[in-house]
Amino acid sequence: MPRPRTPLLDRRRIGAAALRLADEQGTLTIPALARALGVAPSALYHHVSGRTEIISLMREELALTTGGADQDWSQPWAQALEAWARSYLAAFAAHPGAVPLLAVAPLAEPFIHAMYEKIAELLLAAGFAEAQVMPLVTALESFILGSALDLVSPPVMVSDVTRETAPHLSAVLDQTPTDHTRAQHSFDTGLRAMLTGFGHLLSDN
Amino acid sequence: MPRPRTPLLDRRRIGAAALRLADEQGTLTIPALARALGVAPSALYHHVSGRTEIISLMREELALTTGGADQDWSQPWAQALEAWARSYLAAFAAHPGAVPLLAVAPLAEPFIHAMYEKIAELLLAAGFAEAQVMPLVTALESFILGSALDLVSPPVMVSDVTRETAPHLSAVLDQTPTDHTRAQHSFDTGLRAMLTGFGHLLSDN
DNA sequence: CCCGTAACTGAATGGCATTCGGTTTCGGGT
DNA sequence: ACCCGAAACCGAATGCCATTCAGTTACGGG
Repeated sequence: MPRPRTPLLDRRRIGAAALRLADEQGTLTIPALARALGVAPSALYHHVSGRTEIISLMREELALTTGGADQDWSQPWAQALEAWARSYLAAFAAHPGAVPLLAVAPLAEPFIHAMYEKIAELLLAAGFAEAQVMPLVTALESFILGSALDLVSPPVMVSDVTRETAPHLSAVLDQTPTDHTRAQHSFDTGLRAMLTGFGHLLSDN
Repeated sequence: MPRPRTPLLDRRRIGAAALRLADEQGTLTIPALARALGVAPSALYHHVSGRTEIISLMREELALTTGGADQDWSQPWAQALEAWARSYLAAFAAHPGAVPLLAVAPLAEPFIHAMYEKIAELLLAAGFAEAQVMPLVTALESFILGSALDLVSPPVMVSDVTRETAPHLSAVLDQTPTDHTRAQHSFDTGLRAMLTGFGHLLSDN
């Protein structure tokens, strides 16, 4: 109960443990997090202001560990953007239990800025207008976030009632996988469509 | 404290009150909801199984009130889909405070099915393959949900630090509005791009 | 007309986020 | 080398919340 010789906590460790815990349990409680860190719940409040900030730390941790530091921004814009989007979704997919928590917590500024700067440079060089860049990136990011939520949502089932009252829907669902490839395939479809559409903004100048 | 002559609660009233409350306060607590309904907290449990189900009722209420019952499915597929997407987002936008709650709660089956059946019919008639329809709809829905979250997220600010270290980002942000039109404009951009991309799936057959 | 059940109340229960006072150790300034 | 303010942790306490349960009365089908 004294001050420990070497600190047991720091923001980085808290974020990492919280992310692991939320991913495994699907929920995040301060007592559970403190237990995982071998510490009393009140100790956490010397490093963070509250639960909300812990969730922000989780998202930072996600950006630091999985976030595409290994991106190749020298590719053609469409391929670079596609690779970025895929690694972004993959980062969420690697922590399914934590997605509902992360979805509603915006990433702190320093982290977005590093990423956005690269993308802005890429798209400006590709010939997009300054006023187009942010809407474009935001739209893509919204799609990624929505897809992450879709990825962890329970699969839609085809009930018998459906088959009677909704013939077209039934036919279409029969051609749709029910496993985890479903969400991935939807993401692929939407991503390609969106990038195609972005390309049209260029030629339409 | 007896049984009232005429019931004070039903699922519909609970959902409506919860939606209103969450929208106004940004949070949903059982005591507050009970107070708004003029009832003791425990009374709610005679109609719903718990808080989670109440959130489902909120989403049903959203679908019932704002949800596009007034859709015109006879238009060309792209326009019909665009109108659907817009009214879907508008429904979320009408209850900003409740969006974070609704985003993580999937809509109950009967409600999705009615909507999906119409869309499936529309897209099949337009010439899309059966295996394409669900990925396409899901992608669009993910984008809508992500955009709804973007709509209620705090705006990104341009700090002084940004201007020094991120010149391209700064230039791009200067051309981006900071008010509520920002998210709307991103949605427009992404929606059009996605629909354009979907169109290419048709001609590429 | 009666009884099983429905609709509500009020008082628990247990959990959680957060705060605060107390204890020991660290480390910068002199 | 020493001292003192601040830092890091613990334990107890607070207040709110979701959920449960026993109790009370009214409804309505047989």
